[in-house]
Amino acid sequence: MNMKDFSNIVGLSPHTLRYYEKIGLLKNVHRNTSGHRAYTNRNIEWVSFVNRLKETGMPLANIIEYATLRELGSNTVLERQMLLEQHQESLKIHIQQQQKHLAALAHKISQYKEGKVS
Amino acid sequence: MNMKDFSNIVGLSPHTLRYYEKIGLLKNVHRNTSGHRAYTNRNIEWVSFVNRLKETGMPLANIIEYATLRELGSNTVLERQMLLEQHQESLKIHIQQQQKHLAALAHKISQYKEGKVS
DNA sequence: TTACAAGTTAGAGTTAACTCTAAGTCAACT
DNA sequence: AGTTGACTTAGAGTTAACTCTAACTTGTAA
Repeated sequence: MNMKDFSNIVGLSPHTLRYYEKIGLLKNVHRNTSGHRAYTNRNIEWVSFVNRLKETGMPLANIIEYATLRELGSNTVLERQMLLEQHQESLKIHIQQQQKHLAALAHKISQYKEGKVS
Repeated sequence: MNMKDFSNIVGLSPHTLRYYEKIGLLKNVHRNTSGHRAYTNRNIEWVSFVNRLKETGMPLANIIEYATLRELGSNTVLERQMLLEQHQESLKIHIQQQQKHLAALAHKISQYKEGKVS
């Protein structure tokens, strides 16, 4: 699959995709005979997972760490699992925080509705 | 209240607090006779609210917009309420998204636990 | 009164994550 | 065969939100 199609599927610009490759977030991208990138389904899966981690607030540096472990093979499985479990924990905490913020915001809005704010 | 105490209470560095003033996020900060800032309880309340908006992902530019409306007085009350209601909506959507991500992450972790990942 | 901690300003530097530019090569269609 | 659009690289520029520096003034405790 060429750059344009891949870009559309994963929702990242060609610029961003080349940048991700440069910083080591996207490895082993194949090339066709003319030197253009040829993406595979595995690339789609990986970038989709990267997008998920990104959207849950994981910095690219940490995602690169996970990517690097993944590349090192099956004896990093436990380390990767632990990394994800830690992230799961902080995501749970984040959601709880956001729910608190939502409640406080709802309270503030109710004060506006009752005309208690000037 | 002087800079140091205020900084400790609101959890922002003196640098950041001066920066917030410069960009119009923190207005009407009083000065004592020697030109040092003298913060009030109202400043604490405001910065606490700013922190909440920040933590729910509102960009400083939008918070400044709200701050500016607030300064314009009571005929901007409705506009402020609408601004907060919009933010409330996007916060709800954000939380839902995060919960989806959490479920997907839990699924991935369970695959690790079942030894289905190499 | 002498340290030294804390305050002040304008403006420069940093970090993360892109985003774009220039200058060129390659592919697909008419 | 020519045009148009997509691809390549290295490297520069951008944006948000700080964070720090330099040079100086003020406040406080011994």
